[in-house]
Amino acid sequence: MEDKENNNLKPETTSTAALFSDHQIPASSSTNYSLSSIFDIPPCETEKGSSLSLIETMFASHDPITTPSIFDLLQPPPPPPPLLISSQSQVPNKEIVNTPNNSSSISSSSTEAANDDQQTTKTVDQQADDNQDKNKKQLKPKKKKQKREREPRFAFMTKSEVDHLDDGFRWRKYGQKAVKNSPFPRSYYRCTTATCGVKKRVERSSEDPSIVVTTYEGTHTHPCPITSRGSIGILPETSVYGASIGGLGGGGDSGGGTSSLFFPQFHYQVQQQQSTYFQTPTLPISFTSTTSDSSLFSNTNSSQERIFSPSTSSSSPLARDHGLLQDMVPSQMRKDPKEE
DNA sequence: CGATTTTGACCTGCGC
DNA sequence: GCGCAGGTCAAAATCG
Repeated sequence: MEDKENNNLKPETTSTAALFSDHQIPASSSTNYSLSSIFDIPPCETEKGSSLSLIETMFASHDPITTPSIFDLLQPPPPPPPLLISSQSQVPNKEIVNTPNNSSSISSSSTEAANDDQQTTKTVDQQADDNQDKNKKQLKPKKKKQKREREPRFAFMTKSEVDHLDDGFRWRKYGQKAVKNSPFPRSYYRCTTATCGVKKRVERSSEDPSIVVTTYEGTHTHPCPITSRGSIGILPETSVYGASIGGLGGGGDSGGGTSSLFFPQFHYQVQQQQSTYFQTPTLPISFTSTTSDSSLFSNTNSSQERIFSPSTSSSSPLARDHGLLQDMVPSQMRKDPKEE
């Protein structure tokens, strides 16, 4: 039938752009960030010799009010601590993930606790889900009315020929749905680890079939398994700001060795010319577009969405083939080790 | 034979 | 209230 996913895990070219995240970047903190710390990305040492191909990264805040973009990080931090996310911004889009609207428990104020609970005890949400599961398995009585609370999500775009990128974790597909206005279906995956409820959605952009939009939801509660393909796992917590990054922050001071936040680590070779990826206006990925058929992109109604385009800020970081996110970030954003 | 994928049905939330 | 679309379930099929 659909020959779409026959090319699993054998990417030829891959470049990645972070679309958005639930992470509430602590803009009030130091402006010295590295992307790896912002997103808990371990300073990936990829398979020796080959550089990581997380080359193209872009951050588009979907709620500029609450979630500072990379650009914000480059600016002097605003006076008040933005960690509190109470923006009631009128975003009607339910896909808006970094808008912890009233119903969401993702608000930074509860993040740490939530993540703690996630690793130690079940959150209310999880318990509710359990109940729901049981209910469904039995007679499918009406689900609890309890509003389902979303896990923090993080999405990014990857220019790849494969849909399901190997990020080091093992995933099990549990569903596939046709996406409205898109010829490509959306696939739903769950982490196969029993205690881990992380999900991810994978879909191709209808605008540019070569672009895969991956949305992660939740946080892994276990170290990354090394896959058979030799992918490196998510290393244990290395973040500096991990505890304070809203949403996924994980763990707060729970310390622990578990990665409170995951970020896919791609280990594919990237096109040499990827830097044009964000520069070429003809590319249909219109992050700034206010209209899009993709819900992932539709959260731009504010039109204030800002884009982090490494290629425009400096040609050198991207030009280098380091492949590490850190290399893409202006040095001023990097965490000063001395500040540890 | 266990793990994974496929796929239709079902559930839920939201807009009209 | 209804319909639509997204998300999930779970049985069957497929794979290794």
